[in-house]
Amino acid sequence: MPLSLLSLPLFFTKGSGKSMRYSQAFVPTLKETPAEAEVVSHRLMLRAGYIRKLTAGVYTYLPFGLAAIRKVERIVREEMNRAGAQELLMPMVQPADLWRETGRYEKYGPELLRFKDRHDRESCLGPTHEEVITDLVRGEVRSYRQLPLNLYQIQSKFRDEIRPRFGLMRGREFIMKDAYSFDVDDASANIAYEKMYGAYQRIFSRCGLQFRAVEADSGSIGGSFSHEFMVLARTGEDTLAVCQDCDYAANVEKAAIKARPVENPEPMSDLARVETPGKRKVAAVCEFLGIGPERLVKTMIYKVTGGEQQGRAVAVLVRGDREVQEVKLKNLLGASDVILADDQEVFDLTGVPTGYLGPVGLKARKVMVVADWEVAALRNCVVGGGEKNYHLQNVNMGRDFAADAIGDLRQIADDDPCPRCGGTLGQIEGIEVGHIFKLGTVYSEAMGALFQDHDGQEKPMIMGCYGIGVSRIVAAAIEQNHDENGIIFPLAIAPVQVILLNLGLKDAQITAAAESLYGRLLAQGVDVLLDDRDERPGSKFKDADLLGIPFRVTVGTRLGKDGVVEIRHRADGVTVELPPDQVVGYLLDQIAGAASQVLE
RNA sequence: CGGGGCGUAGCGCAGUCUGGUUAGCGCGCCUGCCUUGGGAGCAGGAGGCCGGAGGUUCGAAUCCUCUCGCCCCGACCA
Repeated sequence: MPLSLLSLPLFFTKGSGKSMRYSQAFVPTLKETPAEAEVVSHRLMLRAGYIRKLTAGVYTYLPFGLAAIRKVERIVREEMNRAGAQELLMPMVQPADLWRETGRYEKYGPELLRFKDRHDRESCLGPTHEEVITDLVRGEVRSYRQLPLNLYQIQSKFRDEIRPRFGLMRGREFIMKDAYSFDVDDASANIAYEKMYGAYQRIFSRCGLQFRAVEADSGSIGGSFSHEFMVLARTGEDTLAVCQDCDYAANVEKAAIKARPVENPEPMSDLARVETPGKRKVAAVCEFLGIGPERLVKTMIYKVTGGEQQGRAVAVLVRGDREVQEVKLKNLLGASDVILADDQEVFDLTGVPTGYLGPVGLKARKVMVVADWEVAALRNCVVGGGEKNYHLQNVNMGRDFAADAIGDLRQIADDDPCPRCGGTLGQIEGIEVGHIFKLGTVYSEAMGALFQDHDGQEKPMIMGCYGIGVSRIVAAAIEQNHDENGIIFPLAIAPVQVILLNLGLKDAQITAAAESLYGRLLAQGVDVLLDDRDERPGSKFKDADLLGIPFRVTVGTRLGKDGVVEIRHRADGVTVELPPDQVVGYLLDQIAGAASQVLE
């Protein structure tokens, strides 16, 4: 056995200390940025040698990327177990028949990767596991005595995303923690939900993330209410409406708009037809007519899939200064999807070119009309004339046209008051890292997950489901914590806690000091990477910064000169110089301090 | 799926429009010398089915057809 191996303190390590010599480590860092990477977390994870792409949306986690993921998983496990959940592991390959029981085999769409095995049996790769877990539980649980139950797994999911992007932020294959709760009644189910809510707060706090829990749309998973946990970052794919005066926060898809009283309604004037040649856009029409966009009503045609309006076209009316919120529209219609019709489809359906479409006379053409509350409150507004180059003025809903439904259909705007307290709202971007749903009995009824209660009655279990994007957390943490030199990992999820630079490989004193520190840190359970590569100091510093390791210990010429080594904090650049003997104690203090700070 | 763009060495790119020496540059990699506290320097070297298939041509990275893959903008979601 080579001497170097014998001298490795690895074998005498206690605690969780993980040892690694950089000269042996597979951490292929890149000086240049790969062209494919757009967002900062993707760029840095590629450059730092944490991930490599196999194919679109599918990545290999290299040792250090995996190490960060394992740190997150460990936190997730600790908090889930603490909240009373039990870990199991379900299969990734699932039979189509199970999905047919809930109707989702048809409903889920192309995101569900379907295939046939050699016996021609239809199967799919699990994008989520409600069906599998419900199947399991219905087979084993008969009595209220066996409930409540909360089961979770940490597993790779596959969703054949239309457009994977941003590296680990939206991969097709990704690591997810999913948990499912089963309860005897609503009260108990709500307790389960609250427990998960609390566990999630702890998990994201411990991961060192700045986040916010927001009210959310429950989407295709279904169910009665839900919260999303959002990491606040500019590259977020979701927009949140956050109240500056109370603790209200919601995804804009969901954010309710408080109806405002109509101020001093003017009397209705006579309907007038006005020529507006070539004026199709809101801005052009308003300028031409000398009115503000809040006096104009846009008419948008949507095609509906699913629900009672399946296959129909719907005209959606919102003010010219507003945007249709499609999720709200979907919910109002009970549809599974709504798609904006293109110009040709609009013409085919209504006989009117886009830009001149209006609600007056539309009913005759069997297009359903739905209006936002604000439109219903408008007096003497302008709408498309229903023929090329004409608009109508002084239009009033009720008098000039009728709507089949009125509702909250537009996206919330900055000037909207908070729906809860009436205070000021702001909008910020967020990355969804967790989502909890109260499912109710949607799945248990569809699949017959019943139990016998005290009273002898058979009842469906009340379910909840709770997801965390484990691999996405790592990306989100980087989005939130980086600078021009690289990643700045929160200590709790950094692949290693300390990087120890030996800047004097050929200097016996320096090398001895570095090796000694390395051994002592490992013995204390500190995760440490010893940079023993035959590289120039500049390269080592650059890589240390890029990797984002929280503490950097440099053993170099200052040891001989001043008897000290340098410790630098990656996050704030704070640097201290200490004699080697004090280094281990200092770092242990820092690590303990950071850990205790996280949860108050 | 619609719209835009890109496939040339491990990475970043030039060359393609206007076909014609041996396909080039920077970084990285290998060898040697030198250097060692913020990605050094010099010298030598390895590495290419120019994404793939078919065609046009005396001749194709370059022109044509077909394909495969990837990235960006929209609808999905952890």
